[in-house]
Amino acid sequence: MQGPPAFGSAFLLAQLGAHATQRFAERVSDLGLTPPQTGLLRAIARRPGESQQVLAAELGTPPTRLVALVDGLEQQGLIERRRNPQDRRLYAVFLSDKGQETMAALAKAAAAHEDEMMAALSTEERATLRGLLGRVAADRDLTPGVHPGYRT
Amino acid sequence: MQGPPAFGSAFLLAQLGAHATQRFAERVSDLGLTPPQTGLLRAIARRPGESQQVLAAELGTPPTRLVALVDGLEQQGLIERRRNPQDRRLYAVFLSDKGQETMAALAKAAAAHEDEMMAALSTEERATLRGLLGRVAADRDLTPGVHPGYRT
DNA sequence: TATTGTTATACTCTATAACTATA
DNA sequence: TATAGTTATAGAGTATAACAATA
Repeated sequence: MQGPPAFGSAFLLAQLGAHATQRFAERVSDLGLTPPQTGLLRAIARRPGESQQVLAAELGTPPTRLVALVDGLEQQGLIERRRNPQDRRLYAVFLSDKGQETMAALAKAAAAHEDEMMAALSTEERATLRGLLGRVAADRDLTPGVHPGYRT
Repeated sequence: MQGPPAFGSAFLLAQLGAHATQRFAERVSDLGLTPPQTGLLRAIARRPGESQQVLAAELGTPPTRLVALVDGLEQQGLIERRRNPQDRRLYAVFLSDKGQETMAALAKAAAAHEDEMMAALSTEERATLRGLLGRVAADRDLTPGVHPGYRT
């Protein structure tokens, strides 16, 4: 009885996580976006009008890194930087109309991605998996909706 | 009724996978290893005596990348390059005694890592999760034991 | 001429530190 | 002097292409 070598769930999580990230990157590249940009876009959608400092803290990334990300989204016309008249050092970052549309397209891409990744499982099994993963993520103190790729 | 924003399992996999990879990297850095090096070490343990070309194909990585990885493991005395007398272009790569010991230490680190990651779940729940993840990985055609970080 | 392994080079991503403009 | 944002610089990691040794 020589079974296949056993890999634990932690390894499977790493393996599947890298795979999921890669497939998602392929999907959003059709929208002209990188995964970090999509994370920032969602952060801006959640908290419109925040400064870059606040967004950086929210994502757990050095503020310098945000500059290039914000630049990229702004050049595509997805977001707007507006100077704060009371304190002209700050920007307030907002989604543009086009940015709203991209958010909708992003939601469709995420749904298709979810369906592709979960193709092997029944509806009940998907719910079970979702529940277990959610509890593990909470136990590991992961911020909901924030990918650790931003953190040091 | 304004529930929290719902994230799918695909996102949770990406999030947890990045987290698991990061924590595992911290653990193996105590052994002086990087995650790619541990993957190569395990590949050599599975198939001792293979050439670097074969190992590269097994991991799905460009052969040039293997050179630096093999160099690092060799300089730490974990593996040995032996020239093949029949075809002197090839090396045959083997684990040293010290490499065997490191593999044992790696197994202990992986077990501790697994335990830490699964802390939120009962024994039955862990088995359920393992089964579901294994089926998803198989459906997505992931090679057992090979992290996609090697692939292009 | 083909193949194994190597080196050289370039590119991407990210972090750290120095700078500017406002306060 | 302190803070928001920016730019400059450097480092890690990886891929592509050119190369040397052997077949």
